[in-house]
Amino acid sequence: MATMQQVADRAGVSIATVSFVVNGTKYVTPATTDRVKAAMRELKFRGNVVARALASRRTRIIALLFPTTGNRFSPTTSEFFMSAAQRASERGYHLVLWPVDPAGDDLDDLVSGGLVDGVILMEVRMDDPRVAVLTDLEVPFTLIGRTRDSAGLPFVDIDFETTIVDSVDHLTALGHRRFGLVLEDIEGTPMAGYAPHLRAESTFRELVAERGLAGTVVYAGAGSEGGRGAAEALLTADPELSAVLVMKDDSAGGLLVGLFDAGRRVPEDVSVLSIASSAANADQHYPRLSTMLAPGRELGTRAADALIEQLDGTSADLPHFLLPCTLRTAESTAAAPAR
Amino acid sequence: MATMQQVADRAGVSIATVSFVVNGTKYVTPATTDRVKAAMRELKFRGNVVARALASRRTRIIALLFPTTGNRFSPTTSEFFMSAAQRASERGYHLVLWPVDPAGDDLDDLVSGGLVDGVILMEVRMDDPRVAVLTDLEVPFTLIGRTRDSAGLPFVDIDFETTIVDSVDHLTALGHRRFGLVLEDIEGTPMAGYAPHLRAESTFRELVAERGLAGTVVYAGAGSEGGRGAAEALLTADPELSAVLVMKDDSAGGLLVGLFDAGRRVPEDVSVLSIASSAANADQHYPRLSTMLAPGRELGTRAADALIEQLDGTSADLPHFLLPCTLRTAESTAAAPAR
DNA sequence: GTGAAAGCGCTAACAG
DNA sequence: CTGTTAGCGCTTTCAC
Repeated sequence: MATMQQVADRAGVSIATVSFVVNGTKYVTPATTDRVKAAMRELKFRGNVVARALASRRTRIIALLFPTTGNRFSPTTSEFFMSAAQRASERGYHLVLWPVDPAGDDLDDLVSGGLVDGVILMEVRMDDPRVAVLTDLEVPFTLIGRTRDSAGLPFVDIDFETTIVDSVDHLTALGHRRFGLVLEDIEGTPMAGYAPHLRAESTFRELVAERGLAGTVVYAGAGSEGGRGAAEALLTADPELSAVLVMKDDSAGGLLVGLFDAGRRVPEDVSVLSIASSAANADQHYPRLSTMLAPGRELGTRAADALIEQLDGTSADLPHFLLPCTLRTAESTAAAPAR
Repeated sequence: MATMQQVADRAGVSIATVSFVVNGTKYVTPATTDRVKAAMRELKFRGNVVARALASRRTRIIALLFPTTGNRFSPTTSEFFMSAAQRASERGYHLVLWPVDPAGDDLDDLVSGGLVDGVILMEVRMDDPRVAVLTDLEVPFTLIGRTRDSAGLPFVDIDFETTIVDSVDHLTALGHRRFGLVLEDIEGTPMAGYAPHLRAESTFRELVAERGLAGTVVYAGAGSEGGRGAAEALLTADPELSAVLVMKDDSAGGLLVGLFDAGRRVPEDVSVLSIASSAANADQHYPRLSTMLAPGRELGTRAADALIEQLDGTSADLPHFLLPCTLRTAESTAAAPAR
């Protein structure tokens, strides 16, 4: 592993000059630049990231924090990760996914000492303790998600409020008046207080009350079984229900089965709409599930941009970016023959 | 951010002494130790990871490389990640997931300069170029997976050969003689040469030939549609087929639908067995899919152990650890009433 | 048992 | 335009 000094010696220049051509920090004559570059090539110089970080107090690495416990890695999560990573890469940064305790306890040693220039938080809870830790540590950060009071925080998030309204609007236009909402049961888990659920639920409740619609909320357990249970609970609470919003990918299949078992045909008797899910997920079902697609890639990109602009000082204002899910109905692209 | 020197001043000792108590490198009197620790607490000393890394040439960070393109983040992938991270944490390391070009081109600048002490490769192809790059860089690494010739490499992997044999054994015991195998179509993608597929396929072909069984292999496209197409292709090639192995989670549902549409009842007419998948995936189906469960957590743990032992010099021998998938039938735990 | 001091490899003034 | 040099914060001999 060649050092910068060795390259300098080889090229017959000073170490500073090498540094300048490596970083483009200052103008260097084409002639010397060439000599330096040749030396670098010959010595296979790669540069020591750690030394550079110590001297410059920046690593050009940003971390996306992922809770070590609780939430699984959904396709949408994956979209956040991959798109943010790609954007970071385009802007000269590296993005790594860092598993961190949801309480934020092990955050200090990681982030302090300048191992990463900034972090992106995901899977945000209403009163996420990591925000306080990060603030205290004085590490630049951006949220994918929102805490209860996020006015002073930089964030990008799905606009769950609009998404729910749009969903209900869509179904109302189809003639539905009696709704159900299926959420994950996270009470008592480390992910309790998960903001998307809470926002979806309260928006839903307010909306149905406001419009004089029927609205039943149930919390489902894991997998198909949870979905079947949800169907049963829903129909017990409101046998007349005709539209269900489901925000729980792994139970969507079970929900359909449960509705079928209860003598409801989908979509003739009951419409089912998956909320904040992904195309990959919708496509696993047959007929394909109508879905409010989460704008995962767009938000991941935006989050990376927001953080990097904060780091580079490119932009001064706090990003507050909300994007609703977009409707993709089962029919719009499904080339599926009727079963 | 307090520095070690500040702590030393506060405690009235030298910086070396602080270093000794922080790292436990040398014996320090309980009395001084206490003074130092008190000073650390008062100054909220956290230590600069980067400076330590530069001086000691180790970061105690290991990276799990994830291809930026091609393969999605499956539940099994997630298990590798989370379990390896947990094990690393238990052994005093941090594990991060690093998105890297599958060709290994951007590997140099990351890994050189000692940003990470070692790496774990996943999603390994038969002739994975990353292996050469890493070898060239002299970075310690371990594979989750195997290249074509992995005798000289440290690896842990699913024992696909045994898994396929066990699967066919199981189904043969149930009376099946005519098999199908559904694989993902990755020809021409960056993940072409993905080892699990190739091993599963060749083992399957050899096995059916050897035993005089019928064996049809088809490659499926994405999602439910791909699964339905696979069912059709399978039954066209062998209308008498009665057992299908499917190694493609997102198409399993579609496969069932396709079989149903073709007038085959599952499991009465055709048995379906999902290969190297996860419980979470199996549980999304109803009735639950019989599955050869991938030992994701065990392998993730083993991979972390193998790499860390290599780094710490704890163990000298090359780990070559293979673990087959374990059968979980639809009936064994499903409390589901017949539909 | 504790301290002094020489780096680790690079950045960034400041001179020239 | 290029070189000198003083750190960045910590580890680690080697003395005392």
